[in-house]
Amino acid sequence: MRNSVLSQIFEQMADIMEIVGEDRFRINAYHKVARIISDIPGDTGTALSSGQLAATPGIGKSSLAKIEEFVKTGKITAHQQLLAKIPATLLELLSVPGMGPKGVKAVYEQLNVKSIPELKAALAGGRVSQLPGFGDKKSQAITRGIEFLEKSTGRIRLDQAAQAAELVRQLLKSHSGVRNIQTAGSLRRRVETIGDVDILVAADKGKKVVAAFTSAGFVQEVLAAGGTKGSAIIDAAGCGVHVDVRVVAENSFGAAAQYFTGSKQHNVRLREIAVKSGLKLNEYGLFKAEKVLAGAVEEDIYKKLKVDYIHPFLREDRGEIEAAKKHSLPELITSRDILGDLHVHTNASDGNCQIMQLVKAAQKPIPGDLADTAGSKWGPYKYICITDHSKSSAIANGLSARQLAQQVEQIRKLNEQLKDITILAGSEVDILADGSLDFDNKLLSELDFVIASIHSGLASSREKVTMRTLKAMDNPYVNCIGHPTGRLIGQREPMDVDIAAVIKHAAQTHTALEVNANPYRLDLKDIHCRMAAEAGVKLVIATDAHSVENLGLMHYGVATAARGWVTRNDVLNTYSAAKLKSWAAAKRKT
DNA sequence: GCCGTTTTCGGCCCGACTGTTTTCAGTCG
Repeated sequence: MRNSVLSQIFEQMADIMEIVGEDRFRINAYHKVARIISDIPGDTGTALSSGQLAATPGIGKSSLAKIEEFVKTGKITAHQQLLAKIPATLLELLSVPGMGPKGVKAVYEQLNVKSIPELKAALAGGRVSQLPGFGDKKSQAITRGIEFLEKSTGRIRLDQAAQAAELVRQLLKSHSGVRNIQTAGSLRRRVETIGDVDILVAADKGKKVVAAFTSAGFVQEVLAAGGTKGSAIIDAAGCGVHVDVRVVAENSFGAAAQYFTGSKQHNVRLREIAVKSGLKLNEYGLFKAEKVLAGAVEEDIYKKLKVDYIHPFLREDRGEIEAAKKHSLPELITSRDILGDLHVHTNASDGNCQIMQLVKAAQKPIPGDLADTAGSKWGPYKYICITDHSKSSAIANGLSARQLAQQVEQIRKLNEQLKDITILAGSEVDILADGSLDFDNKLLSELDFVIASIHSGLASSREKVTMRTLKAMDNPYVNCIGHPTGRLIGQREPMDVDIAAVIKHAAQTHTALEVNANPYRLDLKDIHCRMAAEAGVKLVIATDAHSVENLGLMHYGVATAARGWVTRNDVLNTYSAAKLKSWAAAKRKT
């Protein structure tokens, strides 16, 4: 069962209740349940029967009964009843910027508008601006909202957001009066996809900073330009990116950073703590009556609320506030803990450079693409593992057994001349349709580290893709499963693989799971990383690099793992080369 | 709908901006 389906049902119930005009707190409760379900890494049915769901704050009797009904019958009666109240297409109107539940209700009840095409017609005919509460400007804003929706590609990848952020950051950095710049929002939290990019600026003259931003050459369209906030669509990373620049005074910078980093739910929880202590928290500071307790420094907000400082990657209301109260937050993995890249391709298969070009790059500090973060450079590495494709990946120019044997020989020779870094011989071997591998065990036994990946038949049944993955792990020479779900963000859905079963089997077979750091993949994703680490499964964070530049993608994988509460000890490529080799050898002995 | 070392009923986070308004509702983050 897909948790996303159930989560969307609760989301839809909340949306319909908003349009119908139910109590907003009740609606909030439904939204919360939807979010909790989408955060469950494993099977909801399992979480239900184990009692884990019932113990989760935010899920009460009523929601529990609905979830139970869904697990048993595949549907929820209350959901069906709500759906019967409005035309199904009405919900799409909520996705139009500028249209909220009240607006949707108004155009539906008074103009019989039920869909986006009908809304467009009503706008063009001037009927919307005649409605009470609407006007010319409001209907123009909705028209622009529809245009934006039609040309927007939705959420963008982390690397695209990072590019846009750096563009704006470089521009504002040189502006006089700017004292500090900080990326905020979902980009700072390293959520796997980004809706809009938030840049926070400390400066006195907000209007000038906003003007500098909205008049920049890369701006395609200005959405808002006030004294504290500028909003624009900018041309970056080959697409239009929505960027918000917010300007605050220096003495509020920390509070604003906290506030605009979110997540929304994390902030709600934090403000609840403030209220219970008789304090008030907003984007300007933490206050006791009129007195400022904290504001300039983000860490002080947490300190004064008597919770440990919470890293932005953890701010999702997934238990981090409880852990911060108990001083039991994990010490998160950072890029500087990474001692080598275990998944790289050369021009022997589908990479674009030679082994030694990658090695030389790995011997220097490796630059990431987000300058405002600690660890924007890391390395040099102690080892790098060459893992070209195997023969079945014909499109990727996979190596034959003979070619791989030659490459191993070449690597051994190269190592004789190298100091400070070791080249490991590896392979990204294909997992075939029946779960067997593309190379025989004799050849695999020559390698230092073996990644096994599925590259074909990704759309086949849950049973099939799960069986293939589990069987590959049974091979004593397979050390790691590459990109375990096979998803490509924005392009391809993940395989319907039973992640809980994969994690369980990985623990049993002494096999690691990859956290593929490529921003198209981020596979495993954050909540699966957490589930794996909790099960004692080792992770390999690796770039799957096909070029020297790709080595710089490592930090996206590290952030994804850290979002899953992963620590240094959970990650194999924080080990020394010797320790790593003996870890791999241990499986072969059993 | 959820929740409780001040509550099993009565609360439930905060502010900016915009537009349509003569004091506020809707939307957004």
